[in-house]
Amino acid sequence: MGRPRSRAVSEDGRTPRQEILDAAAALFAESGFAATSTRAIAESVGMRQASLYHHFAGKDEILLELLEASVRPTLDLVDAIRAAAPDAVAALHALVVADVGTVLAGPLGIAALYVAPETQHPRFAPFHEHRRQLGAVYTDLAAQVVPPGHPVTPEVVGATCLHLVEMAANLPRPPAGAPDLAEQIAAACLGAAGVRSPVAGRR
Amino acid sequence: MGRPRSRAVSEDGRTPRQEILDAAAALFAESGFAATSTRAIAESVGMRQASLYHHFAGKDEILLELLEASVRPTLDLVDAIRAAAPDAVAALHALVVADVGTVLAGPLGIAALYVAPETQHPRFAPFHEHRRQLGAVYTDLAAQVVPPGHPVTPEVVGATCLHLVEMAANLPRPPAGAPDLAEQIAAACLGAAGVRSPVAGRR
DNA sequence: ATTATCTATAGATCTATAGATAATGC
DNA sequence: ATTATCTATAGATCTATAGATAATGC
Repeated sequence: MGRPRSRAVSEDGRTPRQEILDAAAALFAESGFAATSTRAIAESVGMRQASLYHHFAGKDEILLELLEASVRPTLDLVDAIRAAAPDAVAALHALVVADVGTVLAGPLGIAALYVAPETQHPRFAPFHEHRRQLGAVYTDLAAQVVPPGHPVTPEVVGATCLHLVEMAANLPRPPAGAPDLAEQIAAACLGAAGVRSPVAGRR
Repeated sequence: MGRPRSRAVSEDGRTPRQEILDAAAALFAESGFAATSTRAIAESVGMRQASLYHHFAGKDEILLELLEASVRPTLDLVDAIRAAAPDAVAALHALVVADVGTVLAGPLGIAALYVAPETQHPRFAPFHEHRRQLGAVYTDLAAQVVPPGHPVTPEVVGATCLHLVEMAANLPRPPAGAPDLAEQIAAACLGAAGVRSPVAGRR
């Protein structure tokens, strides 16, 4: 219902709101937030610029929703992962693997915006609070895992895990035969934490 | 010489060009490149917006120069570091420490722009080529260091080093008594590479 | 004469709002 | 009647250029 769009609706079942989010994610990832105009987003969806405002209060709200959607799923998994893992090493490994999966499943390149100056503005505070919580989980697991005398503090290990996961989309895809990227990142995180064993999650 | 500025010149010996670079770096790091106007840069320096164009062809040129200045110093050190290090482990450790030093010495927050979508534009290609070269050095050292059977490929280790160093400004500053940040990052990189020994560079 | 700055401005945006219109649903 | 869109536009930018001006140096 409602007046038809200038360009035909794709009708793959997505709501207009979701179409806008998808289009915006691709453009933000390619050009950055400030450099992407509302007009560009609308055109990509097939509607006129002003029509965006029926679905979102403004450009900020679009980005905030994208950011939150990219960190929430992992946060929701934390308790289940901790409960299922036999020890902290396995939990850290499983969390990294799950988190990489979330990052790679979402729009690629969005994670690069997490640390971009544009998103440090207070209006994105709800996202940063959730990201901080995820970082705290990593740090907490790291504290249980880092052996005595290891020169890297749990805080730095936690931040390292967070960053490495977020950079997953920028890392080289492993050649056939090598462990998949999520496994490699998990092994890198455990290595940074001072844990030697090639993967505790393998049974 | 030349007409005086509207606001008095600070005169601490910096050239106007350098004053502009410093001011722009702070603003880019705080708000991002696209969101920082030439007017804001000029005001921060104490001159009028149009006067910037006497020193730079445009905003792009300012950012390009900042990016290049942040990766060149490390690249220039590579040969000396490799020559001085007794083995690849020591070389990797020393390179990370030097690189973190460069990042922390420059304007904080600039490194967050390295992976920002805004800087992926072809006009910044010269910078990305240099960054790629530095990444190749990390990968090369990683290839000499990663033990057989380690689940992380040298390519991923190399990219990990690059990213961790660039994130140095975002990592928590170690409390008194803990190893300093550069040492911690180097240890994390070696750990990711599968090298156990708590620091080969210590003698 | 040369230089670094200034003032003024053209032209191109860009965001968000106001109000009209073309559908469907009751 | 409700909804999702449209057209039109106000107001606020922002970048880069043109040309004037106030210094110093010869």
